[in-house]
Amino acid sequence: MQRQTITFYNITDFDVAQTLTCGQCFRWKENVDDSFSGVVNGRLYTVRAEGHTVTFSFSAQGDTEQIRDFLSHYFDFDTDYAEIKRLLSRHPVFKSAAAYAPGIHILRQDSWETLCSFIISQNNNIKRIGGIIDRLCETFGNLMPDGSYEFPTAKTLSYLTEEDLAPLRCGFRAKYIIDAAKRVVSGKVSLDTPRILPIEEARAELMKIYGVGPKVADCALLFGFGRTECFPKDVWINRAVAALFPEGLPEYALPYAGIAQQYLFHYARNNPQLFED
DNA sequence: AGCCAGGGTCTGC
DNA sequence: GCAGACCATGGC
Repeated sequence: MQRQTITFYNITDFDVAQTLTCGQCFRWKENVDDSFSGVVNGRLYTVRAEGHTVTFSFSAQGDTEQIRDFLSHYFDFDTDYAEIKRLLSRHPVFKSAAAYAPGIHILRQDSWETLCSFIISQNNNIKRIGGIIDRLCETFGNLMPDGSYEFPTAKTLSYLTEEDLAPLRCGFRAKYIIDAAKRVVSGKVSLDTPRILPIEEARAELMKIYGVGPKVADCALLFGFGRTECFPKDVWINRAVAALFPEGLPEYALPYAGIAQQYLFHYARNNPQLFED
């Protein structure tokens, strides 16, 4: 099949590898030539960056302008990360953390996929999460013309039983996935209102799901619902906050707490010796 | 080999 | 409200 490319110029404060390996997404894989390939929005894309130029390639099909808009939105190219880093850098810890991975963007991912992915993430490691999600897509997702598999819809998963999910080898999380799918399909949990509700109500909406607690809800809200004020607390972040922010986060950082959290998470996970004991 | 992983639920104080 | 057991599986 013929291939097509879309190029963005003058993209600063963005690094493909930092953005796609910082633990916020699970379907992008690094290729041998430093590019990344992943399935998003029903298409397999390959992305590579040279300097401030970012190029996407994919099988030719669909409206180019529409795809361009989607990619720009997904990678959050319109947000001024330089300004956010300047703001956060008033605190020396954020200054160091942001300098460690200055090219991280918070992806604007699909809400259902993100919710489901972070249900799978609980008490799990990033490598295995990716494997389970790959099997989930290959087993229950639609096969696209370019050979990739879409993330399965909530409707598809709502018809399944725990036994049906056995090939995923996702353990105790199977019943959580099914509960989430059923509640979303029935409308008992909305995937629209968490974008606009006051943040505590948005969390409560997602926590109606069996197996969704504060951490999974916050990750879903931050990475899948555009709520950058969320500050998901996992074991790494708890370690880092205890050591570096014993008095809590500074007030001015709160609107961008989620972005600050991503810098910190990446920093802590790659420098574990800083937080031992 | 054994501890740990981008946690949550359930039970018992 | 809070601590502790328990949950499946596999990465390292």
